[in-house]
Amino acid sequence: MLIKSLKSDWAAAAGASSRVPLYHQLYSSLKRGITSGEIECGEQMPTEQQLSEALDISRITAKRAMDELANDGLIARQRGKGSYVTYKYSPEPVKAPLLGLLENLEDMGKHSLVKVISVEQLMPPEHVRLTLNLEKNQEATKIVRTRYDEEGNVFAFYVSWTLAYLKGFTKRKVERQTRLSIIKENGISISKVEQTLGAENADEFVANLLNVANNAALLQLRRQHYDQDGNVVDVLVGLYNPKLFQYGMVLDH
Amino acid sequence: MLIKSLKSDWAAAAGASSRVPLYHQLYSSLKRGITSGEIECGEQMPTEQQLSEALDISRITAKRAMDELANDGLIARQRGKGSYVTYKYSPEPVKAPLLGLLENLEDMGKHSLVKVISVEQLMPPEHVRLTLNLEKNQEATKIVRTRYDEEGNVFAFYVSWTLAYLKGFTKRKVERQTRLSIIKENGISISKVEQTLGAENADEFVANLLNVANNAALLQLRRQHYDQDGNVVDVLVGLYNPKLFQYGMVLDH
DNA sequence: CACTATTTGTCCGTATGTATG
DNA sequence: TCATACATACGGACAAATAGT
Repeated sequence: MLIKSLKSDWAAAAGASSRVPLYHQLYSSLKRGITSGEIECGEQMPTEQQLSEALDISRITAKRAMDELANDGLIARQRGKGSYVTYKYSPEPVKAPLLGLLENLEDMGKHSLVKVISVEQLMPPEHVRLTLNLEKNQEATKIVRTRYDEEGNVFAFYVSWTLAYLKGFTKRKVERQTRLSIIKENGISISKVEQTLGAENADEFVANLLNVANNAALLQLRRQHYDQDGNVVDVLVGLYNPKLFQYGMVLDH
Repeated sequence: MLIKSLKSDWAAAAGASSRVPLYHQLYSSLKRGITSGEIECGEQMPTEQQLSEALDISRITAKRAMDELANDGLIARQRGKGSYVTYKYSPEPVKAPLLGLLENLEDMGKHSLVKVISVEQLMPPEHVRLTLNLEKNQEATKIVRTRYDEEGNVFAFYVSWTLAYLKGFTKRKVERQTRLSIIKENGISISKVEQTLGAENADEFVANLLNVANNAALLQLRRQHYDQDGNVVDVLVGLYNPKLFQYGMVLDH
């Protein structure tokens, strides 16, 4: 049953931050269920009564959550009949390009869009400072951004630190071209890229941006760009929603 | 200045979900700055006054956010003096000891040990049945095992399903050789291996085995082995503790 | 020693939002 | 729909600790 899977999502969300209004927590949980395809198009939603009993909330709270879903056009409500999902889920996750060549990295940029949250010159935290080989009071360019597909689903969150003498990292440019190409415009040719794939729990901030449950498992990508002399010119941490983006590869024999 | 980076963070968070209380949004932003190491241990936090003016909120709201940080033990507050970060950021608790080149899967087997939990002939769940191209009542070989290093640290958990006509999957053999070599002993030559890397939260069972917190983020590996005719003969899901194992790779030019 | 500026702690009153029965 | 209770957010006011002049 749907209610069952909702309950666990509910418990997790409630435990994590009880400060979000109940009706909005429920709205988020249901919305996630619909947009992730767990509740299919045409399927009947739980009734206000069911929600109210299953989650131990008042019927009005359940109603408000459902009303907001209807307002978003995700469900259609009909008195005496019930609420039905109208949102059509398209299942194909964005697959990462096959790995192995630098050029493939740039491919991804062509199939998705970037929203820049901030571009700043700042003193980096110590661990970044050390890998970039900077002095104590030197600054670097910090870029925070998200990546989303054609339908507006945000599937990635990035924080990157780049050596400050590399210019041209304006908000507008970063949204239009890859960071790699901006680095090249500075006359730097990248000789090597090192990547590590791991996993990380979503904190509140990232969970909000990626529209996933608090503490959800995210695919973590750490990447370092090296110039011709072997110096690190750029470090990046990317977090991906694994339901929308996974790293795929084929090993031939 | 710290305030500067906070402001952009602030604008993004506010836009994302305006239903989260102001003080809690601020709390999250500040917490993120501290736990990510951007504000270092011992450093002075912005004063309530500064926050209130910079973000255009009341001092009480700023105060509440700071109080919650103090309550979490992330900062220490002192009247007349200010608030200071007490949280000590440890950059990378454990570097992954096993950096696997994607190409050589079998290498891993040489530097670690396997403990087999179970080997059974069972009816697979539907999604496995479909990828293995089996009929409704056909069985397959299910193998559950963990992998640990020389010091006994369990860093991986595997569940695999193999076509039943492949023989030789005894508990003892699986612990001593790779599954790939056992498949080869059956006269099958693997033409292709497809892999996908994602992430998944640890359930109670896996959390216990891998000795991580419940719900911890794990690196998820899905792998399919194809024979010469292009049939899938084996599907595997592996879960890795990202503090002990990450996937590393180098992209050359 | 007072005097002052800074910064946090505490309290009040008010308005709005949230959640219940 | 109404009444009730609690949380959030604001502005203002004052007290108390700290540090410097």
